[in-house]
Amino acid sequence: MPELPEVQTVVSDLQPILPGLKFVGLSSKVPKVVLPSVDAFENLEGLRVLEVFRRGKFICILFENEKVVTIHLRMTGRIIVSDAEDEALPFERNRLDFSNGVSLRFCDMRKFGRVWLSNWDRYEEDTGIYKLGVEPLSEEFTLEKFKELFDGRNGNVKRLLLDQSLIAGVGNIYADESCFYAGVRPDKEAKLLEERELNALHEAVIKALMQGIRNRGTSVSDYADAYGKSGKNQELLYVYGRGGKECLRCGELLVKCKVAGRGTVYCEGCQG
DNA sequence: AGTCAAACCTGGGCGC
DNA sequence: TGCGCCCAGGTTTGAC
Repeated sequence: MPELPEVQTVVSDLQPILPGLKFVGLSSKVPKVVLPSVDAFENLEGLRVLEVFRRGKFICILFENEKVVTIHLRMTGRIIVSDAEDEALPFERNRLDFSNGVSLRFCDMRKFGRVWLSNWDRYEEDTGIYKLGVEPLSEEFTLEKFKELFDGRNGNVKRLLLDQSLIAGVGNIYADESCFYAGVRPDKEAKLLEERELNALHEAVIKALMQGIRNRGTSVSDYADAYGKSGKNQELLYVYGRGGKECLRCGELLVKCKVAGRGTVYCEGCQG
């Protein structure tokens, strides 16, 4: 599942490649995931890429003339840098071609991902980026800010961690890992968190995400970087995907259940 | 308003 | 062996 660290890895891969290249064209096998339409991308032809950046789980490519292409990988999406001459990759749904034969292949088994073309003054609204909360790896994500978001709010910890309008970029994997690091049960009501637990959770979110980035993402099912390579963070997970196995810290069997409608794993021994 | 479940998708794993 | 059911989860949508 591409979450903040996986999207950041892809963006970091694209940053040395795309700026300066001209857009050549979009070819689409699955037009319904291209918004507002495949035809709209004709307006982008001949324009150069200025920069690539990330917001939450969105990949944003800024072009000349204040055009922005925004990509969301949702669950099974991949962006793979290929040569224009290369044949189609597995589950390739759309491709974006650039000068110098650079070709971005948007592969997505489940067709949940989306590609938008917008003007700069509209892209946040078009894509839903305007609804996103604080970037957890920015200076704005202070302990004070975190407490303001969590303290006294209705809902359990996991639901709030996954709420993109509060913190942008945390998904199921890093939510579970963060709760483990902090020693907090994911189904604990946020209102009942003690001071030390709020502190620990704030630190844990940052630690989990940064570790994910350092290891180039977590490849549990479909995620790969812009070169099609897997990350390494799946080897360092304490709870996600380990339901029924022994806790790596205390040896107790990890509990698998549903919290906030998502598969959730935690340790009853380590998470109070 | 706030909360929750369903829908979008499809391959893989499992049970029979 | 093979079929069919169910699960995975980011986000939007619709219902209560």
